[in-house]
Amino acid sequence: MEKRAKLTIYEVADKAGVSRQTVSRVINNRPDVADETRKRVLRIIEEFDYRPNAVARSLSMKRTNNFGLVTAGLEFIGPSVTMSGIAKETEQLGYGLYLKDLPRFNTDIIQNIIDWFLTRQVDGIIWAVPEIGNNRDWINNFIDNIRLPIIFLTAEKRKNISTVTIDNYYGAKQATSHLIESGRKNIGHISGPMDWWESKQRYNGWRDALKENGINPKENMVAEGNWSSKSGKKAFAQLLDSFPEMDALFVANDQMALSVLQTACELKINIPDQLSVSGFDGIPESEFFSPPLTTICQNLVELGSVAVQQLAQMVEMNNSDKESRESIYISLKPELIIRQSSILNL
Amino acid sequence: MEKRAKLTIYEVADKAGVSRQTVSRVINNRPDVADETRKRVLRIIEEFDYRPNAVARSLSMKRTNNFGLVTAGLEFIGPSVTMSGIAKETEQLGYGLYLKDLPRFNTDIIQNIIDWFLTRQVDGIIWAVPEIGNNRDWINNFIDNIRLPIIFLTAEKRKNISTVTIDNYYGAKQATSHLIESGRKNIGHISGPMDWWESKQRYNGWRDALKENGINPKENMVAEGNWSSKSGKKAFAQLLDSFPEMDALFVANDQMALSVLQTACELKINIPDQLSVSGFDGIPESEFFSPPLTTICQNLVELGSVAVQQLAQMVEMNNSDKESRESIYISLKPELIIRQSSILNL
DNA sequence: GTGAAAGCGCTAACAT
DNA sequence: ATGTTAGCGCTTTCAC
Repeated sequence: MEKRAKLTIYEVADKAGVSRQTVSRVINNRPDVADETRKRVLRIIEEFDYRPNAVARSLSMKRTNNFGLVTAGLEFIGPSVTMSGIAKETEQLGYGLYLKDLPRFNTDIIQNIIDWFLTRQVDGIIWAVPEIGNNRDWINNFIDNIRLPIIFLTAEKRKNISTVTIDNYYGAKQATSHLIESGRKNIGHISGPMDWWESKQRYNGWRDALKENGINPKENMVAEGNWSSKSGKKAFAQLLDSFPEMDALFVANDQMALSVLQTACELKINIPDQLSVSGFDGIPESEFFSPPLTTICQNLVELGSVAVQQLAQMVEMNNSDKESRESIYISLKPELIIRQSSILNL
Repeated sequence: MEKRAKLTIYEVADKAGVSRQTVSRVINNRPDVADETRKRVLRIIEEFDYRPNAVARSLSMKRTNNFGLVTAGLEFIGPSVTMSGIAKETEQLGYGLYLKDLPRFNTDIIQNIIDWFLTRQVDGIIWAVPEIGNNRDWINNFIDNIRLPIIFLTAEKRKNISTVTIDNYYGAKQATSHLIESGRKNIGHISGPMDWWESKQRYNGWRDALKENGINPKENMVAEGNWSSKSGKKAFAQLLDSFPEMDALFVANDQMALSVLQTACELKINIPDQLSVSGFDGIPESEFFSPPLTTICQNLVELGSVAVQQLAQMVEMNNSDKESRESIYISLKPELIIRQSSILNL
C-alpha cells in the first residue's frame, strides 16, 4: 500500500466505469444499485483505500452529524465523568463530538462559543457548565434567537429550555433524613460554594429535612466549603467550634467528607459513634475511606447519556415538525448508600 | 432580531452591493479591501447576523483546523486532567477538537477511529490512550500509510513516531531515592498493573534506585495493584505479610497511597515513624491526606499543552516541506514534593 | 438501475 | 481595490 493523493468519488467512478452518483449510492448503501455494479465499486474502494469526505457530504446535506459540548472544570472528577457518559452515548448514536472547555465557570465569552458551534454547523449543543451565580442569564437573551437544539445539564428549570439534571434536593434530603432516622438530632452541614445551584439545592434538602422533623436549622450549624478537601478541613474546624453539640454531619461532597474523616481520626473523634457522617457524590474511593463513607450516589455517566439521547431526539424532531418541540425537564434520582460512617456500632 | 433562513456569503454581497469575493476578503481580514467597502460589508454582516459556514470553507481550503483526540478512561482523573490541558491549548491555538473516548483500553477498533478522523478531514490526531500490553502494536502496521500528523502521549520511544510523555522512570527513582536518603533500607513498592507501560517505568525506577544504593530488590517487596484505592488496600495487606521488615513504601499512585495511609491509621502504624510513604501523581487532595502525602507531581495539564503545541507545529511543517519532518520525543520531568508522610518526626 | 446537471457556501487564481 | 471564473467532493433532483 503506497501513499497517493486522496481519491475522490469521481476517480472511483472512473476506475469502476460508472458515474459518481452510482458510487455515491454504494457508499450510502442505497438499494437501487445492481448487485454486480455494487461489488465492482466496492472492490475499487477497497483496492484504492478510498474514504468519503465527510466535509463535502456535510456541505451538501446541510447536516454534519456533530454535536458541540461545552464544559468547565474538566480537571475535576465530576465534570469529566459526566463527559465520559456524553462521549460514549454520542458515539453510540453515530454522532461526532466537538469539545469546548471553558477556562472559567463564570464567563463572558458565551456568544463566541455559540457562534463557533453555529459556524461549524453542529446539529446540537450540550451545555454542561455548572450553574453558578448568574452565569445562565445569557440564556434569556439568546435562546429565542437560536434555532439550534440545546440541552442543558444540571440546572434550575426554565421556560423554553430543555434540561437534564440530578435531583440534588432529593438526594440531600435522603442523606439528612437517614442521619435523623438513625437517632441523631444535631445535624450539621458543610455546604459547597453557595453561589452554585447544586450547593443551594443540597443545602435546601438538608434544611427541609430538618424542618420536617421538627428541628430548627440555624446558621451556626452550617459552614461553607468550595468542594476541595482543603476547604472541607477548614469548614469542619469551624463547625466544631460553632456547633459543639453536633452529633451528625451532612457534607455536600465526598472530597470534603474525606477531610472530615481524616481530621476526626486525628482528633480521636470516633465515627460514627460520636459523629455520624454522610457525603454526597458516590466517588469510587468513598467505599474505601476509613470508615467507609455513607453517601449519595449520583450516576453522572447516566446523566450524560440521557442528555445526549434527548438531544438526538430533539434533532430528529426538529427535522420533521419544526416548532412543535416542547421543552423537557428530566430529573434523575440519586441513591443513598449506607456505609459505616453513619452506622452505630452495635 | 427575528429568525430567518441562514444567510450565505452571496446574499451578504448582494445587500452590500459587492461581489462574494469582497465579502470573503472582509471575513478573512484581508488587507486588500477599501476601508469604506469593508465597513459597509461589516455593517451588513452585523445587521443580518451573518456567520460564515466553516464546513464550506473547509471544503474549499482543504483544511478544517480541527484536531482529533483519542482518549480512554476519561472517568479517571488522570486522563481527564490531561485532556483539559489538551482542550485548553487546542483552543488557544485556534483549532477545534473532536473527541473520541475508547470504551476499553485494549481495543480492536483502532482502524475505525483513524478512518473516522480521516473522513472528517482533521488536520492532526492526538493519541492519549495509555500504552497497555500490546495495544500500540497497530502503529507498526499503520503508521507508514498515514500521512496525517499524529502525536502520541505517554509511551515508549518508537521509530518514526512523535511522542510527548512524563518521565515516569525518573520520577520513581526520585521518590525511592528520597526514601533511602531519609535513612530507610527496607523499601517496598506497590505497583500499578504491570501491563501498563507507566507501571513498568515506575517499577524500574524503584528497582534501579535500590540497586544503585546497594540494596537488592526482591519479589516479596512488591505487590501489584490496579490504581484503585481498593487494590491499594489489598496490596498493602499483602506487603505487610510478605515483607514485615518494611520501613518505607513507594506507592505507584496517590489513590493507592491513600488506602495505605488509612489502613495504617486503623492498624496504629505510625506514619512516617514506622513507615515512610511516597505516592505518585500529585493529585490536589494528597496535600490534605493525613498525614500529607509525599508524592511525585506530574503536570498533566502541561503534558497536554506540549503535545498540542508539537502537533500544531507538525501540521504547519507538513504544509511546507512534506517529508522533512523528523519525529520527536519529549520527556517531561515530574517533581518530588516532600510532605509529612516521609519526614521523620523530630 | 444508471447517468447528467445543478447546487451546497466558500476560496484561489486570475483578470481588470 | 474589486469582480469573474472555476473549483473543493459530495448529494439531490430528474431524466433515461
